Amino acid sequence: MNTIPQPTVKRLCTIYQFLVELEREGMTSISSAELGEKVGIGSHNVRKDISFLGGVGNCGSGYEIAKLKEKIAAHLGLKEKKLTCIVGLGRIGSALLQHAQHFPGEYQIVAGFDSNINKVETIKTNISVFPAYQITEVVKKMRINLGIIAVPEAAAQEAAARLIEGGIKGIVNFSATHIKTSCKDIFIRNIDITSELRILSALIKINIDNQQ
Amino acid sequence: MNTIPQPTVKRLCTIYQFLVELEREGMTSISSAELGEKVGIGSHNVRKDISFLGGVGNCGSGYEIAKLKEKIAAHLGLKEKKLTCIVGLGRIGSALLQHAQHFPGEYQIVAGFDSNINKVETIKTNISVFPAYQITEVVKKMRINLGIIAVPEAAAQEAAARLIEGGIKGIVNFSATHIKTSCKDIFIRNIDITSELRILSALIKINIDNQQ
DNA sequence: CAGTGATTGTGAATTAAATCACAAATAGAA
DNA sequence: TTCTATTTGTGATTTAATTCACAATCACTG
Repeated sequence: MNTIPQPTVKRLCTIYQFLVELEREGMTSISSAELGEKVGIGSHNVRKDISFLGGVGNCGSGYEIAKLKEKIAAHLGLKEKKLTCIVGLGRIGSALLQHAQHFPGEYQIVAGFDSNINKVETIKTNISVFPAYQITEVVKKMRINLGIIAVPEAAAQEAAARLIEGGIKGIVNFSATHIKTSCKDIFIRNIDITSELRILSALIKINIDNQQ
Repeated sequence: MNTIPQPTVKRLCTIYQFLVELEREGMTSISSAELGEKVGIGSHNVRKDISFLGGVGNCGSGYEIAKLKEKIAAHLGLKEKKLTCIVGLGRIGSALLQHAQHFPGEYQIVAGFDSNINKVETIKTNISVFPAYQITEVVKKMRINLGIIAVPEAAAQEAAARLIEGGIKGIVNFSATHIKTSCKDIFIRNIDITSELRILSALIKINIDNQQ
C-alpha cells in the first residue's frame, strides 16, 4: 500500500480545516492553486498531497469541496467520533475543556481528571470529573480513545503512563515536559508555548544573521 | 554561512528545554546518547544537530550542560529578553497569560488586548491591558517583539495584520484559523488543538491500516 | 461537436533531512 | 606515561520530501 508521508498528513489536516470553513461559507469547489494560496503551500504540493487519496479532482475545474472533505475524512480516520478526556483541570485544562465543548464535532470530551479532589467536586461542567488515580480505570471502562494532558511539568509523564495503561491511543500534551513513549502504536503530540516562542526567536535570529 | 535546517531548530529548542530541567536537577554533563534517549531522537541526530553550533562537546565525556545551553541560546537568539503581548483575553488567552507569568524567563508579557472594553477594565492582572483597536499603536510604542493570538476564528487574521503593522516579528496563533502572511521576515506558528486531535486520529488510522 | 483554456495527476528530477560509519579526541586507569 | 574505553564531530550514504514538467482530462463556448 502507498503509505502517506507524515508532512502530508499534517497538511491534509490543515486543508480539512479549511474545507470546513469554505463549506460553511457556501463554496462548493476550489482549485489546487487557490487552496494552496490559502494554506500557504504550493499548488504542486497540494495536488501531490491529495493524490495520495486517489483520484478526487475534476480536471477542468478543481476539487469539489464536499467530496474532497469526505475523502480526507475517510483516509485519515476522521469519520468515527472519538472519545476524548482531559487530565488536569487547572487554568489551561478547563479553558481547553470549555473551548472544545463549544465545537462538539468529531471529538467528544467525555471525562476530566484532576488530582485535587476539591476541584473534582466544584468544577462546573456537564462532563464527568474524576480524581487522577482513577485515570486507568475510567479510560478502560469508557473506552476513551484520545487524551489531552494539561498538568504541571512534574506530573505529565505519570499522567501519560496511566492513560496508556488504560489503553489510550493518542495524546496531546500541553505541559512543558516533552513526553515520549517506547510504544510505537501510541502517538504523542507535544505542544509547548515556551518552545514555540523559542522557535520564533530562533527563526527571527537566523533570518537576520543570513541577511548579513 | 552554514545555515541551520528547520527541523534542527525545533529539536534544539526541545533539547534546550531539557537542559534547563537537567540543570535544575543539579546535573552538569550528559552524553548525546542519553540526551537523545530523553528527547526521543537518535544520538546521531543529536550530535549532528549540535554540530551546527560548532564544537561544544568533550569527546571523552559528553556535553557540559551549562556550556551547551549557553551555545544554543547564543545561536538561536534566546539570550535577549523578548517583549511579548497577548491578543484576546478570553478563557484561553487569560490562561496563557497567567501561565506565562508563572514562568518569567526569556519572555516577558508586557501587554494584553481585547475587543471587549469591559474585559479590558475588569481583568485582574498586573500587565497593561488595552482595547484591540490600539494594537498597532501599542506594539509600535512599546517595541514588542512577539505576539500570541487567542481570539475567535473570525478575528484572528485581522489581529495578525494589526500586530504586523505594529512591527511584530513573530506570532504564535492559538485560534482555529490558519494564519499566513506574505512577508518572509515574519514568522507564524499555528497551533490548533482540533488539528492536533485530527493528526492523532490520522496517525492511528494509518498505523492500523499498515498493520493489515 | 470541435476547439480552447483551465486544471488535475503523476513519474522524474531535485533538494533536504536523517542515518551511518569511523577517525580524532579525551578521560581515566594501571 | 601508555593503554583502553568512551564519546564526539563530520564526510559519505541513504532515505524522504518537495518541486517540476507535462500528458491526460474535463468544462465551456460558439
